[in-house]
Amino acid sequence: MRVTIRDIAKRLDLSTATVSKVLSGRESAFISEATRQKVLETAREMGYRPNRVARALVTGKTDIISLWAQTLAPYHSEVVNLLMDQMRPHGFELIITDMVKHPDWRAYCEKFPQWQVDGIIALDSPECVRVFRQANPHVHMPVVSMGAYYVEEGDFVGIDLYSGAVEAVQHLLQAGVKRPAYLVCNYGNHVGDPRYDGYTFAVRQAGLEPLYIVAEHSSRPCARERMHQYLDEHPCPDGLFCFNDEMAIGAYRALCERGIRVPDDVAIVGCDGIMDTEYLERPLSTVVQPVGEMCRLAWEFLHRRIENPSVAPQQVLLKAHLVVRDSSRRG
Amino acid sequence: MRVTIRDIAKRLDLSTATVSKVLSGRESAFISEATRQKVLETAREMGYRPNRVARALVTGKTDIISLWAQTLAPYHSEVVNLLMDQMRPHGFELIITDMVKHPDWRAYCEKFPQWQVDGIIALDSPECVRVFRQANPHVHMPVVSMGAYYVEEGDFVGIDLYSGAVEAVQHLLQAGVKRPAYLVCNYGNHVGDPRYDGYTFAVRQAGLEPLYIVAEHSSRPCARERMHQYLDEHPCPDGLFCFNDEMAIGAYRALCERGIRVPDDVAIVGCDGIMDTEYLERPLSTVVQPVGEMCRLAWEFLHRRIENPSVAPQQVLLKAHLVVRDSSRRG
DNA sequence: TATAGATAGTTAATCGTTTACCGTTAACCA
DNA sequence: TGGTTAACGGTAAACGATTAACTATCTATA
Repeated sequence: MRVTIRDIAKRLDLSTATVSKVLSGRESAFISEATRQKVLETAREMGYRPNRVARALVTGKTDIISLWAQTLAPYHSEVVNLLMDQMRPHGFELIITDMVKHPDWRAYCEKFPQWQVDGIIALDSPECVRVFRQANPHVHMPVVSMGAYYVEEGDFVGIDLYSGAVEAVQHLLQAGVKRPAYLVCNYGNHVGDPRYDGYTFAVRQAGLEPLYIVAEHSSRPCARERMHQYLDEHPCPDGLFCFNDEMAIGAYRALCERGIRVPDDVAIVGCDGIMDTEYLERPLSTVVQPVGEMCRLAWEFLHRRIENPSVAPQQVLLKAHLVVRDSSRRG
Repeated sequence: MRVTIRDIAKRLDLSTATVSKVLSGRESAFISEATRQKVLETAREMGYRPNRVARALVTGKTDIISLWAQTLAPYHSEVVNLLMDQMRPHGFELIITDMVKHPDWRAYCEKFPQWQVDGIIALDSPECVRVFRQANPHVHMPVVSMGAYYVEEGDFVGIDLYSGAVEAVQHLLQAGVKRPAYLVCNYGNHVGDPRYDGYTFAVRQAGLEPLYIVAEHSSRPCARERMHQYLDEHPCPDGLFCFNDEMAIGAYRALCERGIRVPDDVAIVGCDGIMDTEYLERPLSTVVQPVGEMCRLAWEFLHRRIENPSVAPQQVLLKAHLVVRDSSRRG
């Protein structure tokens, strides 16, 4: 059976309070060095493992952070890794919740407070946060939103993909592209997608008509398939700006399969700056998100709010910058 | 403040027991339909959210599974996604613990029982499991090991990469490679790495000397850098079998950068079968692990042991098969 | 000598559930 | 009418920690 502080207390003829004070390592308590050592030793001998569930029940802290994301794509993995690096030194664990995978994510968000996590990091999940907040007006769980969608309330670390998108389109035009298309997925009708707005603005500004190619999901296979399908029915656009790198890579593959040359026939620019883009035979131009800085700030905000729930919410918007590589470099 | 069953009970002038019986949805209890409805309604009205921590303390179940992994590479993301798909319908959450990221993973494994998870899935982490078991002989936490390293004790879903490696080397030789090298990382001196053994065997069988190129980590940047460094000092091998696809892609990139042609100058075969391999301009040959089947079985084993801790441990070894693509196809 | 303060340790309530066990009621039957 | 039983609901003890408040002892100081 599990060894508890009571067992240790009994063995040493002490009270559980004393044992707890030693084991939870609070310096303030008055415990003699002799008892301290005895308790520590006995705990080790008996193979005592604190029960974090019991502790959490009384302290109200679980040392667990929940990450809300939309399918664990490579971009998300990088975020996960970076966040973990930040949190670990502070003793927090990360529990990943993939909202897309939930058959009923709305209900899940509404009932989320049942998991007593110490905080939530919502990556590109503004809708989830909204549902969560609305259903739990009296719950004060620290939440920081991060990602490319603008969030009005609470702590927020955003990426300004709007100007990144504009930059990307202008770059394509300068490279001689006559009509850049936007390859996008159909989440939420593009509402709140700054890339969409940026693309549309930049294209219109150049006196051109926008051309949207819409795929079901933002995944590689989906983009690849959609691209094939599109090219079966339409002439090939000479430039492609993509919702994310996943889709860019999917499209790139489809073009390869059709013998269409990149960048000569089609110049491609992606979004996110995932590591994969650098490792293609023809590295992919992309609007790089400052993920490191973003994760650093997200954790900083969350950690601060955990320590002091009443601090004023903070919002930052980080710049994303176009990195030009071979996939859109001509001449 | 948080709404508890006590609040509901007080409001309805019932006992907490009754409320609990309704809310925890056990059918066996005798509760009239009228009270049931009243409780349900009041709970909804008051915005009641069960406290899983409190529940876990008494039931001993948290509905949380811990995944132990080594840095969240693309291969791991796929595993994570697949496992989640399995577990979600059963109401389990996944908490990912990246052992490599822990400054002191040994201590962490030893103290792991403090997290009252319902089970552990250890992906390519045989050493962690060993440390965990040894430090906690009396703890009966369900563990299933999965991955390419053979584990003798407990439930285990393995991949036979040995024969996969042999197959890969033989394929390279048939494609006309004179001296295939093995690009590997230096975890644990290759002990227990079936690819290493398979490679070595196959090369020796062909009357050749093995050639190992050892990088620090199994990551892309690391493999790329190591490859450059190697080629600065040595002639280029004409074939490359790699520890995993990450390293293969890293090496591939290094070769591209040096103007060395794949597969004409060097034929490459990777390991794992991650999605990225399909999306290169020249898709990568790779020894594909049956990840789907592996995850399905891992969850099946774990779930069974959670329900019935005394079932006999089960061990399976799945075959991995070489998929030949452009990176090693000649002529 | 009286008093205050520092030190060491104890008592018991508490966190929010679950659940084994018990009591009451009412229907049913012989 | 007395007894059996099923249905419904309550009591209270867990689960394993933390912690406020308290007691007891010792030391130092006036």
